Amino acid sequence: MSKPALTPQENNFQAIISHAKEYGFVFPSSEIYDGLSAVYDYGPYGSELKKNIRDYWWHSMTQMHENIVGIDAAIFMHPTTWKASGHVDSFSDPLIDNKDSQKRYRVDHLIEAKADSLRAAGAAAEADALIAKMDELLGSDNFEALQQLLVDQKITCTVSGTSNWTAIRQFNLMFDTQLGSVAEDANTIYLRPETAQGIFVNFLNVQKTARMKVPFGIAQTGKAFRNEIVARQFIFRMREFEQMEMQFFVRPGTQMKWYEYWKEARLQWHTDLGMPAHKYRFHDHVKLAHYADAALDIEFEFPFGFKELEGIHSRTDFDLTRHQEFSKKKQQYFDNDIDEATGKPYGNYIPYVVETSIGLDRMFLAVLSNAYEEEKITKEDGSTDERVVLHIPAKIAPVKLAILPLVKKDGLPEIARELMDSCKGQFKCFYEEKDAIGKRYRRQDAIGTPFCVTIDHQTKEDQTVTIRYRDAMTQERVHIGKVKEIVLAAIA
RNA sequence: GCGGAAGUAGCUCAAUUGGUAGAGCGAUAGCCUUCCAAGCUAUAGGUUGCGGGUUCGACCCUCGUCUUCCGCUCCA
Repeated sequence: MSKPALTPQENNFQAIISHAKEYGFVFPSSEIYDGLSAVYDYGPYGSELKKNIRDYWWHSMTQMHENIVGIDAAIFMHPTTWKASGHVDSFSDPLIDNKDSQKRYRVDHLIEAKADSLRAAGAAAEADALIAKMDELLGSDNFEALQQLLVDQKITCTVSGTSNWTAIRQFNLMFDTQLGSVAEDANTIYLRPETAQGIFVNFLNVQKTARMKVPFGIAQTGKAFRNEIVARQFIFRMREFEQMEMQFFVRPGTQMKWYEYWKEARLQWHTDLGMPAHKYRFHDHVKLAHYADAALDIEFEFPFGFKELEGIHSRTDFDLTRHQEFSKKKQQYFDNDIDEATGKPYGNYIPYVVETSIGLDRMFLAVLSNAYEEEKITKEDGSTDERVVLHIPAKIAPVKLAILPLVKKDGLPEIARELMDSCKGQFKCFYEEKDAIGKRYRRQDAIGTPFCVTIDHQTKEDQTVTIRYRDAMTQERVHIGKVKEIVLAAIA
């Protein structure tokens, strides 16, 4: 049976997915049970790469910026958090399907449309009553009565014209679970759909204990969970994913300046890593979320096209203000700096927030897909060969150095082991003495190891080794004592 | 969610109108000792995604289901 022709990009994406599986980067979750849709596990090399990307981000935020500190908030949060953030209202949509047309509707939209038609027919009072009834039923999550309302009002599908409805299902973006042993509504809590709220609710704790002055930032990495209707494209959109977020608290009125600052700073972070600038672009949001006064995506050219990799949002004082309202705890900051306009301190205010939020898994995919190459090489004798190589930046490569004795006798493994012992405390090393040297090089290429050193018989005489570079496949002899500093210089 | 395509060993693929699943690569162990996957020997690895149905007999036909990829839809 012939397969449909794949475009080079599709083909490349398939190859990347296969490679990720075959070399221990990414596995489908619980694969022996057929996997779980849109959930993936990171394998030995994948978890190293992911950790290195996270560390690179964390370092750039909390170490390179004196005014940014980190936290590690819990995944579980008080349920009111999500009422304050708007997630409960915005993402609890009662949905219903028409069995004949197979079209899906939001129940509230159907009823509102009915109310509109009643108004148009001059029955405004009836329309208002309908809306009131709907709000009451929605508020109490009484879906059976809500469905009865659809029947009573003779609401039909606009496509099929029938009222052959399925049961109403509550679709919520947030996963819920029970806290404690008794399953009561009051104990329902959510798995956080974003890490940002853990930062906002800790705003004053952090500001006071770390003695931070505006402008300052709070950084956090961690898992978040969203029950996406459609979750696809490998690890691009997963139901469980990891975010790297930094909320930067600024004086009101200065947010656009910081928005521009972080827009450039974040792009710089990517290019500093060695990612190609031409695969990045900004995409300004036209339709803004309820909390934002400016927003953009940093998009990356994945094998399936330009897609959002990171978001920069100017969130105003929406979040802190809402938490102040719901918690009845003041979330203000006293600014002692002198306002030149008045000659007095700026005083109390709720800071504005500029957020940078990047998906760690997406960055992983960006790095992996950018690194992957099926390279054709011409050998010295003129014949051609092919290798699969991951051009992962040395700084974040899963393994930095492979140490390979040319043969496994004549005392070479002993020398190699000494080098291994002196390096493995500094960075991730890999030792191997099996198979031909060329084969070992290719194995390292496949997992993106930037450096290989080979210990041969000459090493015993003059303490030099061959260091071989992944990308160019060139090699040179250096003193064995230089190896560690060469690698350290490349990953600093 | 709708539509399309596909699931056979870690990977890439075979298996004659339906007749008890093979190969290459890879892996592991050993030999050889050679600076870019190619030598030799041996070994492991699959209830053909899963579950029904038809049949004397199913990788193959059929139904369901799960998973993945593609297009649409969705993605504050």
